[in-house]
Amino acid sequence: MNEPGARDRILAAAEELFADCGFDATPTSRIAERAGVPKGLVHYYFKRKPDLLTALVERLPEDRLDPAHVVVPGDVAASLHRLVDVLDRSLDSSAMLSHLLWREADTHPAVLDALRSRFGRLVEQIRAVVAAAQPRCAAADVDSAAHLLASAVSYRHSVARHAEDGQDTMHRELRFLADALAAGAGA
Amino acid sequence: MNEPGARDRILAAAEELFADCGFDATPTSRIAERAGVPKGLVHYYFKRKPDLLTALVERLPEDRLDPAHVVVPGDVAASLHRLVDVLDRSLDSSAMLSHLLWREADTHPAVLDALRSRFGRLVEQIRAVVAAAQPRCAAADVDSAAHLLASAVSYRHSVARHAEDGQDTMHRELRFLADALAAGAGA
Amino acid sequence: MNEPGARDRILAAAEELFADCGFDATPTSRIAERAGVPKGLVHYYFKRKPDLLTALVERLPEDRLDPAHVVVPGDVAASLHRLVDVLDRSLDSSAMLSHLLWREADTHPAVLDALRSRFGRLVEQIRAVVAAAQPRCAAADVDSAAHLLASAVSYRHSVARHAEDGQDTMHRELRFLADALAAGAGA
Amino acid sequence: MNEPGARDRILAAAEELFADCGFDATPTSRIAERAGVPKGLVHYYFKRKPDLLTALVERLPEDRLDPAHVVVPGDVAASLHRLVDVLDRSLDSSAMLSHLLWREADTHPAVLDALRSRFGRLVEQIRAVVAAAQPRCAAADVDSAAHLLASAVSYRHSVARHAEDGQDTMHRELRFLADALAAGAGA
DNA sequence: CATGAATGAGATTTCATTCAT
DNA sequence: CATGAATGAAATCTCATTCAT
Repeated sequence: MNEPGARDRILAAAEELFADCGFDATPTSRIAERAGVPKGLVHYYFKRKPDLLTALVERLPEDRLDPAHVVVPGDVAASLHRLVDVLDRSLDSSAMLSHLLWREADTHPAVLDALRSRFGRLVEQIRAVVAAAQPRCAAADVDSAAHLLASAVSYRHSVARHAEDGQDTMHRELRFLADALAAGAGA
Repeated sequence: MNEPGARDRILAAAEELFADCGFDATPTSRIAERAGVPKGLVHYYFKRKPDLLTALVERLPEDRLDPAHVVVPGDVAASLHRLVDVLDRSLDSSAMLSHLLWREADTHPAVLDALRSRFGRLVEQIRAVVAAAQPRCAAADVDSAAHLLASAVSYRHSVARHAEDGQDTMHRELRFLADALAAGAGA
Repeated sequence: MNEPGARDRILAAAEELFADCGFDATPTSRIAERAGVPKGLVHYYFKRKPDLLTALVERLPEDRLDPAHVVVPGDVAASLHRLVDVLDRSLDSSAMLSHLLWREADTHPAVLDALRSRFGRLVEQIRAVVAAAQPRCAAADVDSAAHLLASAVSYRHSVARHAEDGQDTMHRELRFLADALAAGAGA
Repeated sequence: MNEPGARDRILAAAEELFADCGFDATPTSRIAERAGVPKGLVHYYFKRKPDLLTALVERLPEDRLDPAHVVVPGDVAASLHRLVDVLDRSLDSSAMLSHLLWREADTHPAVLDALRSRFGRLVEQIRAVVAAAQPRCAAADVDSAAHLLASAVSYRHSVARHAEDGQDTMHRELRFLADALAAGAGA
């Protein structure tokens, strides 16, 4: 009784096919076929093919949450921990979609724009949580913290395009490995 | 006098256009146009369009190096440091190419295979350096160290598809940020 | 008012052009042109060019007939005569089509298969007529008679590929000619 | 030491491929490949692709024979029998080639012309044998006999295009089959 | 609202042929 | 003589999009 409507079936089909074959290599006719709807209906709901992509952006979990649910007044660390836990839980449900959108963002400005504005909303949200947990924080600090955390979340949400942070991680690993090997060899 | 041959001009044009527009959205005719060659010549050198992609894989810097140049006998850490420095230097020259290949690997198995076999060769190379620097290391340790390091290099080379290691990094960052904010707020 | 639909006009055009120039030497664009339809419509109805050939096979007169119309109970010879007369009449209407299909069967397995299954249906039909005319015939005799007659009909329908039976005919002709010449010369 | 020259290898390769795939569907590059010669050499020996077809016509056994070998003076029948035996022996060696040429004759006037002129020479040859065996024959009789026999030979040589003569054969078979079935049923 | 036939621009690919070496 | 890179015309096929019903 709760079977999804044609529009939703089309979007679900598009998501699968775009993930597998890429946007450009997926004909709208194949989307219609997989969704089990006539070809004309795809263009009835989505006048141009790229509209499917922008509609998919809106399918991303909004990561909207009531700050009151996570804020621990006076404890920023605990508040952020709880925030990240909530955000993380919504990640897994949209891993494929996030990955495909991010891949297409390179070549589809509309997707890039959408992802960017999503990012902006995420920053705002974090800022709100921090402000609620610790109202006396300096605005500039809150800003950069919110931005950093939004980056980290988005990074894991869709895989970072540029991995500038890998440097330290790598040298730490490097030292660790060398030590471990030296220890093993010395034994 | 040393102007590149037609085949190279075609590959260079393909690299630029694939990076900008994506593989599927780039007509071979546009590649020919930008390379300044007739359309037929593209297919003379590359029977099928995806062959351009696999040819591009071979254009990645081979990261081949003479182990003797980096090995510091008895000092694995220093050897690896020097190895990574050398590998890093070749990264920058192919950042765009690496990124585009990795993006297309999702939908082009041939590219994925090529990148995978490249990875295998990289592991071998690292193993050789470690073995030369410290011959008494346990084989299993050398194996895992080589694999870890190859992963890290490839990750930065083309952006990891799955960032399983991000978890710890993130919680460390999180704590740091909370502390920093608390300290700032307390001042 | 009864003007044929686009699909039929395409097939008619293909039949004419294939007969004149051969399958491979006929561009689909010329078929569209002669049929008075846009190029894309040919591929809308016939995904691949060889599909035109298999569709053409189905245009052959089916040689289906109601056994009751030709069977003379108790008289196999008369029944078969009437059957052959009926089959012959449908031959002339498709002489060109039959010839072209048989020519292309050499290089298009799909056509060969289709012609073969048509042949099988023809055998069944003859068997049915014989059985109705003379129910007491031995099954094996009916089988071979049906096969022989189907061969002869198909042979004239589309020209036999191998003329194994020509041997006797020829020696008979040869003797006849020699006799005729000898008689003429002796006069 | 007797290995065939490049030109012959090209023709042999063309014969095989034309027989399998048809003239139009066989690229010259594939002919070169199968012949084991560089692509340019095919066009070096055969400026245009259809020249391969006309060269193949000349590869047909010429059916030239010294009338003295078959003529039995005064016995036309015996003379023709011996002539046909000789001609038959050359058939088997070129069955594939004959078949493919005849198939392509429909669409390649040059082949049709070549086959026609071959036919003319065959008629002349037969006429010469008849005339030598029985010089007093009426010219008109000799003409028609020669033409009939040349037809029969060519028919078997390459399969007749239209089988107008099948009618009688068929009704004879028909009567025979009906009789046979009636006899079998009556037993 | 929904449909699928129709359209035509344009993509990939093939290939005979030329020609400089 | 022989070669294979180069050429470009043309073929097959794809597909987003439109539109009459």
